[in-house]
Amino acid sequence: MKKVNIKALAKELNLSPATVSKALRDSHEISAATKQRVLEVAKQLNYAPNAYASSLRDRRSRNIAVIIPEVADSFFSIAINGIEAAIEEKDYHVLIYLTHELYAREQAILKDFKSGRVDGVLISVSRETTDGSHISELIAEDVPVVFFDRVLENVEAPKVVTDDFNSGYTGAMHLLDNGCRHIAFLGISNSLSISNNRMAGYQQALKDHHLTVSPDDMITCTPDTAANFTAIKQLLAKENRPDGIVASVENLTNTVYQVCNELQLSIPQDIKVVCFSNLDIAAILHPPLTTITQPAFQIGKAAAELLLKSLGKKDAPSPATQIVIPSELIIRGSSKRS
Amino acid sequence: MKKVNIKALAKELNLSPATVSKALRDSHEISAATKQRVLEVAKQLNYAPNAYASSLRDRRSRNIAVIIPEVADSFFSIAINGIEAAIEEKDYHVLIYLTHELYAREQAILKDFKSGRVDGVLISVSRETTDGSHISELIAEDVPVVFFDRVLENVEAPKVVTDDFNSGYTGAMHLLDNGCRHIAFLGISNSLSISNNRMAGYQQALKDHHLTVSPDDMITCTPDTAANFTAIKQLLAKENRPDGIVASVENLTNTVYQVCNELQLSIPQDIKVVCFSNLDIAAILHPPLTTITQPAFQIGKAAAELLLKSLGKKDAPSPATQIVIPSELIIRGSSKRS
DNA sequence: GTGAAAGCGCTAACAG
DNA sequence: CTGTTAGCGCTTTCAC
Repeated sequence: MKKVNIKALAKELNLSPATVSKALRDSHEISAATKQRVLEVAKQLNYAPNAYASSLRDRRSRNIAVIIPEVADSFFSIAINGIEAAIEEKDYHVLIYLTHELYAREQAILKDFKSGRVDGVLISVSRETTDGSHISELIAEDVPVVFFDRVLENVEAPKVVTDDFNSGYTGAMHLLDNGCRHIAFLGISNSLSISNNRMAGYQQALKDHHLTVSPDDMITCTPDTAANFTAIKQLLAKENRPDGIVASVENLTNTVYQVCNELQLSIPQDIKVVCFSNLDIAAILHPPLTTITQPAFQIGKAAAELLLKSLGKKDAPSPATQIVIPSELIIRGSSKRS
Repeated sequence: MKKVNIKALAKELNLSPATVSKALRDSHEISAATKQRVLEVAKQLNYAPNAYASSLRDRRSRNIAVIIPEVADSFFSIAINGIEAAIEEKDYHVLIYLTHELYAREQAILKDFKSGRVDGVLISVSRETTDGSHISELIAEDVPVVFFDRVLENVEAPKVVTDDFNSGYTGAMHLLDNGCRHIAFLGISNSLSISNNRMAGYQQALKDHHLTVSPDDMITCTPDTAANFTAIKQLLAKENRPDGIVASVENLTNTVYQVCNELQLSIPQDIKVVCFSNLDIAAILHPPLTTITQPAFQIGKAAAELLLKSLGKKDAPSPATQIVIPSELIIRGSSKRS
């Protein structure tokens, strides 16, 4: 089947391309009869307007980029569902980019967006990202950016997050209420606001219980699972080991459980665990995992909606917009009072 | 910052756009000195060539589409990693589309690709998909398509799959070897080749053990978790209930475990379970889950490589190409001999 | 109500 | 080695 463009279609109809174009876009200056005829023949010839020819004229591609550290992670994959839900009907298309937690990769990806490949960007930054100049530059070139979850607080762009401080506080408080007196915190970055805010909440909970916060109990994990295993094992093998753990991201669950297994520490008798996680199978872990579950879908959806508004040019959200959607503590066996 | 195009850049340099274009693409007809100068000023003015203007000329967007039923699923999200790994260096970009297991949605998505939005398509079809005409049509329009995992056998396009028959056989055989005599199979479709092939393998294993295959023991699950729960519960509540289950997709794990929990059937004493799954936390479930783990990353990567070859126009893979990458049975507690 | 012409930004063919 | 021209496919003035 030959690819048929508007010129070919026009020739078939004995009309000019201009007329055909107008008919297809239901312009009022075209007679109903002609429109009818055009539509019919277009369908018959299987005509599909070239998306990027229109893009070139309109200066917009109807593509948006979603930049995330990793897709094999419930939070991000569910967030994608939310993004897709917001975008679906609007005839936008979603390009996914993975940074694999690398700042260099994030930079490289964003640099490419100056080319007009996408009309806007949704981003959750890598663990390594501290400096936001690559993002500011993009904004300076009039490419709208909306942050979700992992935001850069000093970059002026709308943000959608969960209540990280409260979540960290609630998680730690829950363990304290269930009898823990020595709680460790597993972070993922020293710079990322989500990690820091969650940690600050954890610290506040300790303080509210008049417990001292020890730097030794706060580990910064990396994307390297083996290294995390070693670090956590070291922490839990100590004489004076913690009796509770707040893990700030989903993919630490496996490691924490494995370490406990290896050290023959039973959860929750020897140590209680709360983990930030969106895994629906948390309930069938051994033991079932108490989670702080983020509204991943809603975060993705809200972020996409903000971006769509930014693209609309009218009633664009202020760069100071910040939407906070609370997380939920779901209590299960891993934090049960002994 | 104003958007600078090649014309503006040329004016700045006192050169013609053509010369600038050639210099930027490192043409041999341009002097080293000029190239140098162009590159410098380009960087200084922050020039980025418009991606879709080039697309329009080259008749290719360097975008490819990945169509999957669902992204919040380890198999698919890991497969995306594989796709991305293959595509990364090649300067292609990945558009993700989710069908949510709906045929109508799959059709609508594909229809849109006649517009040239993407240069090629990687697809894993929905559960509902039986007819491949929407895909054939696209191929007829010269948009290369490569199937991965969930293929349509009667559509002529390269395919990358795992050895579904063997996997089903191995899974069932493993349960039989561990003492099961009445095994149920949870499928996801009556038409999908992966489901049918896995089921055929399961049936063959039963036959090899001189056991009868009963239709009552083969359930077709849907995307509706609550409905699956009811159906599986009904199956396991029967007087003559199965003593083993082979579940053909990852997201049935939760339901199976929950049903057993509700019915107070203990795994593996009362019933043994094997599930197709790529979840890395299978090991910390209660009990640890025996899985048939698919080479998700490799499947994604291989499929993307085939598609890239198809895009290259030279040494395009034959439509009959079929790559089979074996899955792996990982034995854990859920199938342990009592 | 319809058509001719120009241009979105880029590049290949061809001249000079 | 550099510049002119034309055209990728579409749409939007502006004529008619």
